[in-house]
Amino acid sequence: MDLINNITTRAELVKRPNQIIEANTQLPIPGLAQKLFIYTNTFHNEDYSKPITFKLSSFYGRYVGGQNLKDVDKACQLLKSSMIMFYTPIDKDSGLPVIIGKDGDVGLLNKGYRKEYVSIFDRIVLDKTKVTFEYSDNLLPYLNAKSNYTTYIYGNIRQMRSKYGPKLYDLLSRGIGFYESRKITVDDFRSVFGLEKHKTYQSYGRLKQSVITPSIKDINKNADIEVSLKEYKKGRTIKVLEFFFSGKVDHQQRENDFASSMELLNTEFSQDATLKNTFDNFIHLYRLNNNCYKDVEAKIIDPVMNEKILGKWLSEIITEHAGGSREKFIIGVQNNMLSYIMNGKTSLNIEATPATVESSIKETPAEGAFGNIEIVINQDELNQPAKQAPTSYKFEPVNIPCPEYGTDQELFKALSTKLAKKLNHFGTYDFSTKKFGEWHQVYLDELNNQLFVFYKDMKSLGIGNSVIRKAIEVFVNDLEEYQVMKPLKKEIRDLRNAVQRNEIFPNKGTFAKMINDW
DNA sequence: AGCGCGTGTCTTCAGGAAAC
DNA sequence: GTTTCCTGAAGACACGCGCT
Repeated sequence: MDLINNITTRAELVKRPNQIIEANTQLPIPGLAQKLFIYTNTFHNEDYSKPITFKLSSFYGRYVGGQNLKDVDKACQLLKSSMIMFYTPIDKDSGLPVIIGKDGDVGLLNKGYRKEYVSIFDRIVLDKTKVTFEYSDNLLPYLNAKSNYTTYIYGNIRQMRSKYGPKLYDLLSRGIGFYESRKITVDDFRSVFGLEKHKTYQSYGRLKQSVITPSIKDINKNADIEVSLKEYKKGRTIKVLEFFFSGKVDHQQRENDFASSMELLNTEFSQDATLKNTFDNFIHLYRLNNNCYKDVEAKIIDPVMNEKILGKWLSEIITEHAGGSREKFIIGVQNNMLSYIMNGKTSLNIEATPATVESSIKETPAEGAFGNIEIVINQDELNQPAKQAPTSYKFEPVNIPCPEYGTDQELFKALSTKLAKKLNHFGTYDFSTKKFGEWHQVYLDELNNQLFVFYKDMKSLGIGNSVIRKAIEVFVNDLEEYQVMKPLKKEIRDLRNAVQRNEIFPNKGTFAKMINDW
């Protein structure tokens, strides 16, 4: 556990004054702008009277692209012109403002109170990928409140995509850990969200459809709480909302999660080498410091990605063309073999034993037929001296009928170009012959030049060239249609970022879900 | 490695109309 | 007053590419 604690990153703890959270917003501050506003409140250790500067990559928690800069530009313009309004009750005797919310639920819209319109930021400077926020002087007294504030971890809202999700989390977070629910009138809700003047949202149905429901969905998906809604009617009109939420995972819970993770690793997953190793790698994330991290990531991404793609690809072949059932196959790269493959001590051969000749060559599956694919690691080769990765390959053109593409050469040129382009997701991709039209063997020489997967002699699959053609189609289609890479990369990156920020800890459920999703 | 600009894709928002 | 359906617009994100 000491090593886990060695993961040192800035704790992105949001500290928000309740007065600001619950203030009337004149216009909605949507998604990204809201997140930027909230993110500035993670710098509470600094003096808010001074400019707050941060890199957008730290805000996003990832690489920042051009479109992001445009988005931020828009959001900054909007934030600069945003203002919030405080309804401030005045103490009769002292003439000083009374803090709203100090002693419970003071209505936000009580009439007769002093109204104070305050712009949020004096100046916002967007300098390439750095952004600087300067708070309005009049907001400083509210920001520097010594009490009556709410804290939560920024990571809870970072991944939210809905327009009002971050705002709802912001609003509800105040009660988390203290209450089971939070009540708010529909009018107050509109006020806090800046939707009072919004014509459409005068209708509660609309408000619910476009604001409340998506926000709850967003929170349940991305944050550490589960939110549900109860509505209270007066007559036929819904007047009050009650948001129920479950509490945050506490430190003890995290400890327990770790224990249960280890238990899972040693029991259930121990029956499945691939899952066990995948899981094991994740556990390592919690143990290694940042310097070691890249290596771990590489080890995770490579086999998982390969397994994902190869597994899906091959299972498609069998399912669609040999009528196979998935249970019959052994598909995937065994992690414990990875180092041998990476060091060139062995190659990975994929071989197949068709159950029947008929099933193996037909376009449509034969009734009751199945294929049997095994990934075979040649044990003898493990004991041989490491091989040098070959620098050239001999390709034998094959004649594959594919009328829709005209000739085989064109088919493979088209597909392989796509394939090569898509495979750039992995890293450098190089067909040694530079001739795309000569695919007899499909050779992928990539993955940081460390791992190569050798589809040796596709004919040994015994399922015909039409299957090869189909397989490549499926492969390309898979990459394009389902974008296998994106979610995988994203999940792993998200996890990594979260871990680095010490925000989450994997538990049994998380892993079961992730692995199941894969 | 970081920056700036661009593209493609998916999801959500928001408005109208009509039914309940 | 509320809900449902439909649709175009907009938001948000991931990633490519060329440049420094």
